Amino acid sequence: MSVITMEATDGGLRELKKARTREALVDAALRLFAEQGFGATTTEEIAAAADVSQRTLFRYFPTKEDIILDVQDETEETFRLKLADRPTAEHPVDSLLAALTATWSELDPQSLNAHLRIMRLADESPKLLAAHLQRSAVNLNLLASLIAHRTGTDTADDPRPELVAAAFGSAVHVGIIRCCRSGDGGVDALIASVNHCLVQLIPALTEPWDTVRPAEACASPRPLGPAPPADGPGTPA
Amino acid sequence: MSVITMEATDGGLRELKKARTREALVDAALRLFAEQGFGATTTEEIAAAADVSQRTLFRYFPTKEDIILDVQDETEETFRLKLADRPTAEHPVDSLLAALTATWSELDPQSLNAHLRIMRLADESPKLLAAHLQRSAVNLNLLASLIAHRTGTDTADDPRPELVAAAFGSAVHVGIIRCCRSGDGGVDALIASVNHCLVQLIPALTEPWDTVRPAEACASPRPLGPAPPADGPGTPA
DNA sequence: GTCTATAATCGGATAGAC
DNA sequence: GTCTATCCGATTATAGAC
Repeated sequence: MSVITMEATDGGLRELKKARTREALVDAALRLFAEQGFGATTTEEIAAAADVSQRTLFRYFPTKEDIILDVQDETEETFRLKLADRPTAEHPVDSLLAALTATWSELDPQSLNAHLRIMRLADESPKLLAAHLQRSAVNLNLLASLIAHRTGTDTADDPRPELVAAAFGSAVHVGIIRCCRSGDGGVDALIASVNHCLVQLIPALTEPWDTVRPAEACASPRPLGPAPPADGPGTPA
Repeated sequence: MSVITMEATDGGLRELKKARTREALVDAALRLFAEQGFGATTTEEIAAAADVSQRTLFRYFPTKEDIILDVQDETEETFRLKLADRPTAEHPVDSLLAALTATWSELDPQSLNAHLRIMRLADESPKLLAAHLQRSAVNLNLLASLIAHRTGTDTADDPRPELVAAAFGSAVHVGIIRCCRSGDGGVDALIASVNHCLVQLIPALTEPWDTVRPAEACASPRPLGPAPPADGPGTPA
């Protein structure tokens, strides 16, 4: 096999070992954080629970927060790939909505559940929330660049790619937080909450305050409803 | 004098001393961060530069980040007070825009300049950016609660207050970041950048991508232009 | 205010596994 | 020989005792 084939998910016994250690650390962290809270769990405990030294832990992850937040970057990268699949002629807002739908169905429920657990932790630990938001900011920049590139927009004098990315990200974030705070919800509730927030975003900004409640019927130019998938007819959320 | 009179800005020699120490710490931190960067500056250095012990520093500020980010909270509280001054019948988006304008003119330019310096630091220090974003999240929650209260909205089943607050905050943040990254600008450039982003937000979400450039002329239901002050004659939305 | 303790994070020297 | 992990020790943020 070539050097290239053993890069990422592929074989290579050394890489396999690495991936296992990494996963063990993530699992241990997630479990310990849930049991004791984020702040009350030390990196030493996590390392011990994963049967590695503390130093080893820090070679895999630069900070304690990163142990569980890497899954966020992976999800957002998946999202960017889905976005790149959309036709460039499509309005960026529609592309974002379609890409999100595609991302939901691509992710394994295990991952989504991890997100949910992480967000609940972040809602109680300012440090963790801060780290999460900082990563979101980085990913938002990547997203804005991608939108600018797809639309041929010069970001130097046109803030729209950043604005669209930021507003979209905000709405998604609000949806996630609301789901977490409502307590019980599982993955389905999460998706429903986020979709609801995305649908309400533009009406909230553009329509008189009292009449929007019916949720579906809205007279704004682009209703922000679920967009059709790139390839075929899909189940609208 | 009563206990109450010596509370905040009022006299009381003890409080005066406290305020001076506090200011000395903020000034020292801002200067040292600018000289050496946020991460390269230790809390010991800051304390020494302000002629206090490290322990004293931590009595004033719980974390290193808080030394310079307190000004953010003060500004956002001013903003909330300005928002509370608006008529509740006004659409929240208009109230937010008007409150922002009022906040700009209330703040002394010294404060605004501090914000600019802080944001430039945050753009280079992930830790500081994270702390800033976390505070923004807290303030956004306060803002959303205020909007919900003013509009009589039940946040349990209606996400619009959070969505409006988040979208508005995002646009402001994008405006600030863009100003910081464009390098040269002073306070005037900051305000112009933020205003431009606020004007472009709704068109970016609702209008076809290519035709928005003229910046002022836009056909969306609520153009998001600068809103009239609370007392004078205003153009109804 | 000083002194001390805990914990995150980094760097170096070293040794085992492929 | 390269990669990986471990032990040891340094630095710094932050909390507490006095």
